[in-house]
Amino acid sequence: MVSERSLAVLRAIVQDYVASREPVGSKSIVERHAFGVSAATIRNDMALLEEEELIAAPHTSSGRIPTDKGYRVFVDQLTDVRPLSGAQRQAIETFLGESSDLDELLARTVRLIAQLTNQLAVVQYPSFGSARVRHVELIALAPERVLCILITDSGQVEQRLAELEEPVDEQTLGDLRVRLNEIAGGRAMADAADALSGELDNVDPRHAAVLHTLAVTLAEQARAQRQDRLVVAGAANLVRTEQDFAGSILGVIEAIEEQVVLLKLFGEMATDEHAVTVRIGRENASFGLGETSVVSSAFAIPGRDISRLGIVGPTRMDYSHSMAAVRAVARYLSRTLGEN
Amino acid sequence: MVSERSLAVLRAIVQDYVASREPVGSKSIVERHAFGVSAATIRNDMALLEEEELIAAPHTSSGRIPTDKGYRVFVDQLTDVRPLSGAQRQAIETFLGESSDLDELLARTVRLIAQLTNQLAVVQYPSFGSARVRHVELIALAPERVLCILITDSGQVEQRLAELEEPVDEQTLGDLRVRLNEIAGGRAMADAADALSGELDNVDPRHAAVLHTLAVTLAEQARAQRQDRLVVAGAANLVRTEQDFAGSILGVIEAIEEQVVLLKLFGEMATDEHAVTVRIGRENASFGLGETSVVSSAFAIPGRDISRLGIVGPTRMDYSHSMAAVRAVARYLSRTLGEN
DNA sequence: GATTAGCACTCACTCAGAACGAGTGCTAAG
DNA sequence: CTTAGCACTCGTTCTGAGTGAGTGCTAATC
Repeated sequence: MVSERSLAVLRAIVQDYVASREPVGSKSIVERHAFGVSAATIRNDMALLEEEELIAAPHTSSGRIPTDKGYRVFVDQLTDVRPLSGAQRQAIETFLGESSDLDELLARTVRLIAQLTNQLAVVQYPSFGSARVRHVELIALAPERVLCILITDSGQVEQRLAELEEPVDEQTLGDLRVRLNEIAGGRAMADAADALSGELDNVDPRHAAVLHTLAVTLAEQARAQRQDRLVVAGAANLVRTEQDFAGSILGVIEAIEEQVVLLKLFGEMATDEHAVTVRIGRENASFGLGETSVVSSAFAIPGRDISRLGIVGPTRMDYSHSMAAVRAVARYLSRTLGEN
Repeated sequence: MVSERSLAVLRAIVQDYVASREPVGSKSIVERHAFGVSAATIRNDMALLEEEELIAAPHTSSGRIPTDKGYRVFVDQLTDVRPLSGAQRQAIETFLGESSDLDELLARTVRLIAQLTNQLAVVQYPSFGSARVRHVELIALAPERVLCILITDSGQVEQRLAELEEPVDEQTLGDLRVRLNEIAGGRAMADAADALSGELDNVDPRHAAVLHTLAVTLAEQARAQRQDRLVVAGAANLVRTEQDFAGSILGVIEAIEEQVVLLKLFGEMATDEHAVTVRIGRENASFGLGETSVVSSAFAIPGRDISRLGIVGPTRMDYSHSMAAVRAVARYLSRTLGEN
């Protein structure tokens, strides 16, 4: 069994190591923390911690550094997520409050998180949720290629290309446009697609095929939405912490650019709106991110489904602060914006 | 005066150094290149080149590496931009030909360049050019906040938020929407803004103020457009070449994320559609990119103004290949797409 | 005059050994 | 359970010798 004090020692080791990037020894612990016992006692505790694989020694006789498991215990039991300072909370409000449309809001959000945490920040685009169709626009790029533009009453604009099986002329397209708006306008995204399919019989048969294609396209759009998109900021922070990655940050950067990997990882994390989830080091090994930790939280913007935001950084990071920042921003988005 | 052969030696030095990342000495030159003279002769030539500051020695007695000036001469006089291989040209066509809308085309373009050159690729969003207004949509996010969405007949969708001085109700907004489309629809972007201003007198006075605000917003939209946006890909390539940056790549990454710096730099480069411009090392010092080179070319997509694309990398790069790739992609965009 | 062979010289790089010291692990006493 | 004491480990730093790639110069050669 690991004693109470041993855990306190673990906390001290994590804190000191995160701050100094150097293995921490028994002596420096007694110096920096008021344990009221001697270095030798601390050493005994450290021996325990090492047996439990919560800490490890890079070399036979040097200080100890936390293992992934050690960080895990630290995050789960030893850290209290201190709320942000007043100034920081203020910064969130003023910086995000000014945003106009969703694109800008998310762009600002991700930059804000990057700045608050000094880590790489990631925000996933929220899906439409219960937003309604405001307008559908069709634009012929070529006789058989139609660009469908979908505008929702929450102000989001989505576009997607439809490849038709037969050419349509401008006249027909105009008719279709009117028809589409009649059918889909005002309906929730998911309903709209169904309604379109249901109306296929009541339409000029010459148009049915085209309309069908468009209906499918819109349905896809409603479903897939933008949930497959990420906004990223703070890559410079990743480079700055490069030394904390034993391997290279190349894999991380590739994962970020790929997006798919990160989206999958996000997908596995909790959707509880008030929780901050942390995945540490090897827990992400299956994503090729065995040396990185991810701190994330879910958020919901009114009129949209739940989505996620977070940071990606080295396992050696200030979890307490990262979690506080991620939580604060997620809450701000979910709550304060929801009130309006 | 620098002799013909001296320049050939410079070429050899640049090529070998780019390939090996190591200072190149007289002996290795005679080995790798068939100059038909001895190492001592090459040494004499190298002494000349060093006097001209085209090459420099990192240490008193080691091989030589090209200076920025040396690269300059190499790029201007010594390199012939070899056309891409057939396979690569094929890749461009198949990869870009499938693109649907502009967003996707540019996203694919930038990834393609990054892959072809193994460098960080950048594409600037082209502005509207002579595209015409297809449709204007107004969406009230709040009583005094209206999201203006502009759809052009080239399939581009732009959105911008307008802050009104007085609230409008849905009814009024509907009227305005109809009015706006009557006035602006079918007009070129620039004309549309003028036409709107001109029509202010012929409108229900209660709406004039609102319409004015919207007109200004649209005008801004038409002008500013998206020329201030960059798409980036291949950050991993930057990390891979990190060792080539004596300082850190931090500054480069920051410049990329800032975008403004890069846009300014792009702005200074030639707009000649068939030219590939190269800026080397210290030539970019005023942008904080004194260790990086930029290879760029202008391109024009039908219905849009001229814009730029290019790569950013260490001064030690394969200029010949980079220039060929950048040129090929820019030409493909300008020409092949223009034919359709 | 250009080219070349020969040679002394420079200087980064590598390696081994010595000295150093932070830090542990263990033991025995409090 | 805690602590003082002490031997021991092992990474780090420093030094000096040795090595070799590569230059720069000079004098001979084409």
